[in-house]
Amino acid sequence: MNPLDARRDIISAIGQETRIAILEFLRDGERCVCEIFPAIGHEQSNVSRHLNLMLAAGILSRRKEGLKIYYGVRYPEVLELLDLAGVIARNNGR
Amino acid sequence: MNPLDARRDIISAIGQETRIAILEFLRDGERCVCEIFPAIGHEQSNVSRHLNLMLAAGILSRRKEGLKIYYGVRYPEVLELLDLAGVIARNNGR
DNA sequence: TGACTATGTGATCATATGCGCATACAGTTC
DNA sequence: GAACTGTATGCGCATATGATCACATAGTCA
Repeated sequence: MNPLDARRDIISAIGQETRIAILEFLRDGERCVCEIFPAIGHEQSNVSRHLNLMLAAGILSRRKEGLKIYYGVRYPEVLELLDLAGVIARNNGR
Repeated sequence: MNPLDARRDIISAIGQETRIAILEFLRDGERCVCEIFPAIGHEQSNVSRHLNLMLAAGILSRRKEGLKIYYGVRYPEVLELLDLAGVIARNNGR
C-alpha cells in the first residue's frame, strides 16, 4: 500500500458520524461494546462493525476480559485529528 | 448542523485518494484546474467535481483570473490533518 | 450440559460515491 | 459576432457504504 492509500484509510476510518461518536465516547478511555452501543444509540451489530472497521484500520485497540471486549483509541493522534477537524469547521463558521 | 456533522464533512472531504493527491499538489500554493488535472492524471471533469466538493466543504479557496480559476488550500490545518494521518499510518507500520 | 450474556457475521436493502463521456457555460481574443 | 480556451454539469454506470434483521459464535456460570 502506498502512503497515499494508508492516509486515506486512516482518514476515512475516522470521518463517519457513527464512528466519530464512538471515538468521542472512547476519549476518556477504553470501553466495552455493551457500554458503547447504548451510549451512542445505535444497534449493537452496527457498532460492532464500526469497531472492527476501525480496528482493522489500526486506530483502535482491543482487549478481552471475560465475556466483554474493551476497545480503546490506540493513538492520541486520532483524537488530535478529530480536534483539528473541529478547528477547521470553526474557521468555516461551523 | 451539529459540530459532529461539521467535522465529518471536513474529514470526509479530505479522506479520498484523488482529493489527497490534489491537496498534496496544492501544498506549495494555489494552482489552476488546467495545471491540477494533468499533474494528478485524472479527467478534467472529475477533478473539477472534487475541487468543488472541497470548496463546498470550505477547505479550498477559489480565485478567478481571466479564463483560469485558481484553487488553493484555505487553512494550514488541512495539510496538518493530512500529516497527522501520515503519522498514524506510520505508527501502524504503514 | 444447558441457560445466559456479550459480541460478531451473513444476507439484504437503500443510498452515496467516484468515474467517464458528452455537452453546456463562461471568459477571452480576433 | 465567431472561434477558442478553461471550467462546470447532466447522465448513466459500477461499486462502496451504512443500516437492519436474524442468527451464529464464544465465554461464563449454575
